[in-house]
Amino acid sequence: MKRLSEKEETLMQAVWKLKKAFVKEVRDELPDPKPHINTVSTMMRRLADKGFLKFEDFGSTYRYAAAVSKMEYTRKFVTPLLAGLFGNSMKNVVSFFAEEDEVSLDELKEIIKMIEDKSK
Amino acid sequence: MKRLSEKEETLMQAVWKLKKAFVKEVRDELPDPKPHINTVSTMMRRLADKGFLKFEDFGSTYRYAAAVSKMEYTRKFVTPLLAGLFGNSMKNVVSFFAEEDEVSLDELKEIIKMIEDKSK
DNA sequence: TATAAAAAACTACAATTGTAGTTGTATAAT
DNA sequence: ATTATACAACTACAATTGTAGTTTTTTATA
Repeated sequence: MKRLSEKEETLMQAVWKLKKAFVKEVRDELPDPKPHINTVSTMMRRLADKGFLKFEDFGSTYRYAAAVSKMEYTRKFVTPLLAGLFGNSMKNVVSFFAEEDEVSLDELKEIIKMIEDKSK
Repeated sequence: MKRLSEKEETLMQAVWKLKKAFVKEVRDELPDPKPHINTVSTMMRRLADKGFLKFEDFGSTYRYAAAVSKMEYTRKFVTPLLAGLFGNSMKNVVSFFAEEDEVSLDELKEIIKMIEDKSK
């Protein structure tokens, strides 16, 4: 199981959001310009072959659902990607985003508070 | 210009680290199992075509260097990827890593301190 | 109850990415 | 000088990913 391409990831986003969905529903969820519905169908079948999606029979068609959660995906593929870029230090990753103003200091403080509260 | 594949990214990592490098030097920097040197050569030429690498003539060969810095790449492709996964909220991203213990609370505090100091 | 339309599985092909053979050129050892 | 070796550009092909046509099945409508 390897990292998703950009298009595949966009598709998974839709599935993650919809939880269970037919091809058309997934397509409707995609950003414009939407690919042909058969393109979506093919990619979903492949994603299923690769273990990212599962499906149940539904008459002559399938209803799909994620077989890998967004969190699992993030853990397995996104965290290592970031670590690779930032010398295997997630602290460096967060520093970068803080310095780039992608997260504010206030938000960081909120996160700390939220986690401290949770551990009580 | 689009996101790099996993293999391409590994290659760029080596170039980012080496700053300027010939094909062999890049290959030596790659994790095992190392691809064939010609594979590396081909991919670097393509990366140059796509604008990720630049090169200077060096007799009958080229010496390559990154045309896109690691930070630029992160900004352009990795930040949106993360945002996409976490409802366009980088705060959610950092929360996730904090809850997963990828960054500790102490590290978050250090980051805050570091940035507050810097702005003085 | 024919017929049109919609959905999507199946199939086929194009583009991109991964891989390495072939060839040319530079360098080192005899 | 001659030959062997290493490097890597060039070229060719395989695998994967992106795309959509063709066909089948279901559903709605004349």
